[in-house]
Amino acid sequence: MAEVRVRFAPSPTGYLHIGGVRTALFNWLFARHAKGKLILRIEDTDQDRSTDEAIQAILDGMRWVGLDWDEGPFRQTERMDLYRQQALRLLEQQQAYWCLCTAEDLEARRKEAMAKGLQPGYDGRCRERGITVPSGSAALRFKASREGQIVVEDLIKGRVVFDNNVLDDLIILRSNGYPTYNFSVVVDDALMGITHVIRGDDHLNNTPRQIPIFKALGHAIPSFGHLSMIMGADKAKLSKRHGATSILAYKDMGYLPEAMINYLVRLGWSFGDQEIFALAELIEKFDLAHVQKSSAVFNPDKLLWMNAHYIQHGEPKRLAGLLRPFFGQVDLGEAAAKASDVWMEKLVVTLRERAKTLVEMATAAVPYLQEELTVEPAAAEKFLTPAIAPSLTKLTDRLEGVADFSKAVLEETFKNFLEEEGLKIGQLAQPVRVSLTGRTASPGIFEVMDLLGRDRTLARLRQGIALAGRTRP
RNA sequence: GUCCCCAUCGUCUAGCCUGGCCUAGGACGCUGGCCUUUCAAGCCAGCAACACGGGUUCAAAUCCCGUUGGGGACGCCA
Repeated sequence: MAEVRVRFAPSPTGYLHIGGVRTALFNWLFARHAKGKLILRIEDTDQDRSTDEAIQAILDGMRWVGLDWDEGPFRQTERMDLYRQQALRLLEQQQAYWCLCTAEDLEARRKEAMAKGLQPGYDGRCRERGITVPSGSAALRFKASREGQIVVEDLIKGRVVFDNNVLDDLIILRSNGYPTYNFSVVVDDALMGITHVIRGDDHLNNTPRQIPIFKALGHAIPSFGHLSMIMGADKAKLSKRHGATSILAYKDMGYLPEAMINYLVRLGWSFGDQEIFALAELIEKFDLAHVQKSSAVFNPDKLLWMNAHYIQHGEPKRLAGLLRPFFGQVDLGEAAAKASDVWMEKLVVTLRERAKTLVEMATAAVPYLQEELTVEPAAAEKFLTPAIAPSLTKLTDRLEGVADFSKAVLEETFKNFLEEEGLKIGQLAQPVRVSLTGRTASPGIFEVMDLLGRDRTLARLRQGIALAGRTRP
């Protein structure tokens, strides 16, 4: 069995979006599963719309989700001679011909045909003109067969049959000398030895136009697998209208790459009822046979749930590292920079059950990094009352005497204190919580004390007592 | 308009190929409960789908045909 070679071939006309990442992911998984190669090819033959920034965004996006490639990135604009050479070869073989029709003319004829309800394709006007040396600008068209049919045995969709009479003669070389998409893909897929073309559904109709070109070039035809599209909630193809679709935007929103991967792979592929997959497991289990034929709606809620799952189960050390850049967003970049890695891991462990994204986690971390605690007025109003001040004072004195400021000892001391005072935990926990965090909701108070450390815990409790003891209007 | 693809809970899906085990399973979300020092997390329960119509068959979510609906493509874009 020959080596499997697949490719991901984005065009750099915009950022790398969710749909593109999924296509890349399925190719990547297919290649890794088969121990084959993934080739990254940038299809930048559209001079007007391709940008270097977009190329960079694609590479950054791929790297962020951890999809690496074995060859490339190749840029089609660096392979122009190749396409021209191959195109001219087809001309020599009389499988292509010069066309003098202008773009404007073609556009007008297309509209006219559409209006009449006819097929809008090229009418073949120059097909038999036998133009050998074109004067001025001319495009080169592929001479397609008009009879018979093309059968595609699609790896995902199954057998798809196209009648050749619905196809027209497509341009392979523009009058500016650049190849068109349908030609450059074929040349590259052929020359790069691609064995499986796994791409979006929107290319299914291009397949019967590309197969004859493979044949004309004298090259073996690869297998094809067409992935269904990802839709927005309105069931239309996912686009900018559906919010942040750039993959890097999800990075900024505090999503974990593994959550993204796991979510995306389940959007169209399944392995029984399993939802959570480690990467190694995906490589082992992935196959095209279980890829859904129908399109899928992107569900942000499930992605969020998936992210929460990975935050909750991920390695604290790694999570802590990923979290650090987010403190800038909450104006605590400096404080965070001073915090040790060990402390940061502890922070992650205490906050992870309450944060669905790294952004949420950074926000939740504010009370623990703040030098001067911001206390929510409503929280103080409700729980830091004069009535509680004596108990709070006594508790603080007691805590002050604790030598080992660990969670277990703290908890034991606290419980003993409650018993002696005849208090219930509910009566004192909230005042302590508000003193310590300034909020009514937080992780368990002993975890908080542990995180804050002795000095800050005691200082904040004293501050809480002061707040509780002060007279109010 | 023409061609192509698709069709199971609101959403992602299992089941479909190889009909019976399906009074259709799981997940997200939603609702309720439990746990509980708050909030979460966790656990338990509940709501909720085979688009429609014909066939084939003893039997159809599963096979066939049609209808409807959705999507995609029809470019000197990719």
